Amino acid sequence: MWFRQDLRLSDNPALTEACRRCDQVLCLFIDDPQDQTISQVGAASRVWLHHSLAALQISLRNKGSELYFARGASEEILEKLIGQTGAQRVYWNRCYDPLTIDRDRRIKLALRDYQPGTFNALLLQEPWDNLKGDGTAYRVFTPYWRSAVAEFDKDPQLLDTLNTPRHIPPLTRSVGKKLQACVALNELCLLPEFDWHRSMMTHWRCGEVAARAQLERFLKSRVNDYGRGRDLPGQEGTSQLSPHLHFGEISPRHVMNRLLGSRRFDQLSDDELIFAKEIVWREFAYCLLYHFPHSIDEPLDTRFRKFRWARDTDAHLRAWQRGQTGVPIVDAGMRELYATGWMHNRVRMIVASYLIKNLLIPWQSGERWFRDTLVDADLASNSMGWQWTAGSGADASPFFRVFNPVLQGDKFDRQGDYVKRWVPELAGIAERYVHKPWELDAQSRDALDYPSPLVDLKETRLRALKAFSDIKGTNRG
DNA sequence: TGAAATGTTGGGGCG
DNA sequence: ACGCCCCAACATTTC
Repeated sequence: MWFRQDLRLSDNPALTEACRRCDQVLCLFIDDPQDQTISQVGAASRVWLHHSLAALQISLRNKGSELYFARGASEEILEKLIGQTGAQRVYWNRCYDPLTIDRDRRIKLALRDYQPGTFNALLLQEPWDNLKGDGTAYRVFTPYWRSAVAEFDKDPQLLDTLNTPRHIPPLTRSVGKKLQACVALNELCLLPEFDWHRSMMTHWRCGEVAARAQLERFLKSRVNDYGRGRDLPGQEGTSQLSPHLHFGEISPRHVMNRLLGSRRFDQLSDDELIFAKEIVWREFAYCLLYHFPHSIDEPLDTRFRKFRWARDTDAHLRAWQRGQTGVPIVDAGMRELYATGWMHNRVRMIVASYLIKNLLIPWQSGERWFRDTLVDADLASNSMGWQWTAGSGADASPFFRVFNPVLQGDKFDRQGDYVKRWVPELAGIAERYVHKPWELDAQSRDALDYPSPLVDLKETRLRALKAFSDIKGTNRG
């Protein structure tokens, strides 16, 4: 049983099948440098991965089993372990990024004598199971959503989940001992040498048990005010399930199941429906990743190939990354990201709009930074989100929709609680200036140890609109 | 899952 | 009583 983005025991079809069919199961995780989903993500995600693996190891041990770790090319390690153990079969759950699909296809062919069994543990629907009538992929969310809901209402069993296997048959002692390809979890070196991750991890609990507890906390109260609460970064209004879902500590089927209970989608409250849609946005992102794999680093709307971005932007990019732009809500978001590995969704949109439209820096730079610093870094959701803001994606926000960070702050962080939490320099500032400290009188401004704005918001907005008007007449790809 | 510019409406002050 | 103007509030259009 080869674990990847499915670090859980419950509702894990590959594991369930392995336990049903085999009298010994080797539970394996490989840190493969070629792996786009696991190894080519950033430092924050790898810290999470370490703790998630540790949690999975404990769960397996509690079941009398064990989790084995290896490092290197997956093909070679699998073949080596098959040789050492005399394994008869191989099981895994599918990933959907282009490099992994390609690698898994090669492995499936190379191991065809072992009848590889592959399953879906990551998504409600396979990306090839929800298509338009003409057989091509949806590029607009709403019809995608309608079609998914119709499918689930027609056949609620699609959302059924599997229990944790009652018995996970361990390797016999003699076989388990001689696995030379395997190393200890620490030897995967997922944790950084420099000790910055401890403070980040005070914000999180990793693993399947923690993920389920998080879901239950959310469903108990927060979901009932989700429509409003999810937009207020100063309070905990979101589910914060993203890293758990990314690593497969919890399955979207389980989430949807718990949300619905015995109800149909049309019986959900407005707030619950918005949450259900967020889960399906994630599905939509995987669908786009699968059908348009180049969209991870190229604009889907080819007009944007000719877009004239700003030049010599290194200093601006660094200021953005470090939360030193002089725009309070932008800096608060970037600092929350760096400190916790996570950023509130409303603020993700604001900082992305600022990078792309006010600083005129290509969205790919922001996407890379997010991929390196988010614990929930997910190729599908991240690239879709950035293309959404850039206006070059599927069903994207139009480019001329430029967020004004001052108005966004006034609207969603009225008292400035969020800004003051992450930008303590502004802690003493009056409410009406907290989102625009540059309007303070010169003396109070000088007393603040806070940068003045990197760029003028009004001016750079107009510059972005001008740059967009240069490409908007040309043909879309 | 915008913001800014522009247009419309209607109440009230005032000559 | 009436017309005129101002302007806030809201609606629509444009980017």
